[in-house]
Amino acid sequence: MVKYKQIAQEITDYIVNNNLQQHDQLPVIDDLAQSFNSSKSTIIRALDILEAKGQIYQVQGSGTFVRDIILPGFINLNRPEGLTQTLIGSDIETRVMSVSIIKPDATMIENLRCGPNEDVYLVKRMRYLAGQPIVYEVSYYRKKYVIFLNKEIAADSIFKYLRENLNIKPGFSNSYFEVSPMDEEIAGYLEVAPEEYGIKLINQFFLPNGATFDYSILWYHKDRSKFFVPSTYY
Amino acid sequence: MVKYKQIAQEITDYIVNNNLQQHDQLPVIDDLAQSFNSSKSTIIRALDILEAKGQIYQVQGSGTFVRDIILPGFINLNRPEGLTQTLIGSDIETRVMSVSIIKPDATMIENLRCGPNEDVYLVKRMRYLAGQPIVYEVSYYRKKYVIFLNKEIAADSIFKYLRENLNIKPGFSNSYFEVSPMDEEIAGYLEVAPEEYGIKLINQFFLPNGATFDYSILWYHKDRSKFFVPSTYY
DNA sequence: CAGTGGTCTAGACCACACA
DNA sequence: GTGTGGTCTAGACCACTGC
Repeated sequence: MVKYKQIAQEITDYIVNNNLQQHDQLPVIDDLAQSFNSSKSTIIRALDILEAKGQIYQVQGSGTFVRDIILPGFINLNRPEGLTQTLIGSDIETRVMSVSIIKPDATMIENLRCGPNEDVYLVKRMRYLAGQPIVYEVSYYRKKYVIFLNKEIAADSIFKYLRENLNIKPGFSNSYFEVSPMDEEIAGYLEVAPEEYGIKLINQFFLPNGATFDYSILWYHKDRSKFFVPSTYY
Repeated sequence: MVKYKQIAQEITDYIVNNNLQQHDQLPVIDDLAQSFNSSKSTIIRALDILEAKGQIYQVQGSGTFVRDIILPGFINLNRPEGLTQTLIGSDIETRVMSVSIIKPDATMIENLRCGPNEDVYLVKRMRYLAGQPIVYEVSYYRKKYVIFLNKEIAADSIFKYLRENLNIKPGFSNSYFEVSPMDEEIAGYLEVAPEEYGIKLINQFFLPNGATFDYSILWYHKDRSKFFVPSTYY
């Protein structure tokens, strides 16, 4: 890991370990530079990352402060990589309904920007929060990048597997959502009446080089899902 | 405006003016540095901003590419400063229902982090897209920062007024949303049946120094609102 | 006016892509 | 191997806050 990312991580840990709250002040840049044995520029770089993530804010002439965004029960749409990342510590259960390899249809070719003969993993899962159905997921992964996947892996966090075993990290993502009625099958999975409304979230995940590797459709239970989006202005 | 922000703006303009599409390549950093008569570091700084905003992505060893996020009809939750910013060019009408000065209640004191005797502007508006009701807004602005507001100003973009007339720019913001039934009054404004579901969006806006200046509750018509969130990973 | 963050530079060197 | 982006540094100077 490069130095400025390492420092950013350690500052995050420092905030958590010292239980710093919103608007608490961090050490000044010169002190951080000395602690981490780095130049001022590198500290600034690290703090810029934390600012972009919404963890801190910097006030010229005054200091660097914590921006606490830990909100129990809210799904952070700035990190849409699945529930396990965003609802940490919650009681999440996953039921894998199927894992298969298919050829893409027109929608998938457009959304994954893949070739018509490429192999694509199709994963269907139901996820439960505290025993209650919260989201039904249909995900497509290009086999070209996600070279292996099975039911055991999908029962856990797929993004964790991608990161730790395949060394795949997203570079950027797009999320779209709207409220829409669910068909009978999906309503059944979420244990609500047919034609009931759900929150339909579509995610596209890109590798750092711009290639799409994942396209997902998620149906959230409208009464059990709350979302959060932090923004920083430049 | 500082140099790197100016350069970032000019690169954005360059993308728009040349009608560059997703995955089109930008000039290389050395060329940009020469064009803008700046150092490589300053160009990198400018590109980092555009990357954080989701407008470009950079691939080591390969180049800098456009990440097109112009999605007609989608509200960008990474810039929740009102419809006029995010649905540019759309046919938006605003009906100002009231502008008044009040004293905060407990909820407002908590969400605005203001004193109990501070004056607060209360603004209620309905907004229409192509003649159809799309969102009902209740906004609170601390008079301490937003020193003046009236119906005429609220009929236009309030954030534009803040930026251009009061020199107020947000430093960061938090948005929370969920799907929830609307009471009779709000359902009436949105011209739907009472108890119909709406998308309830709560925004908190902070100044660059960390003070809250705006807290808003927005009820979107569930069938006419679609949202978008771009993310970048560091 | 002392303290703190912000900007900008020049340059050395590293990492990755692609042909 | 060449070209492209990424990291890191030291230092000069600017801008804002708050006592």
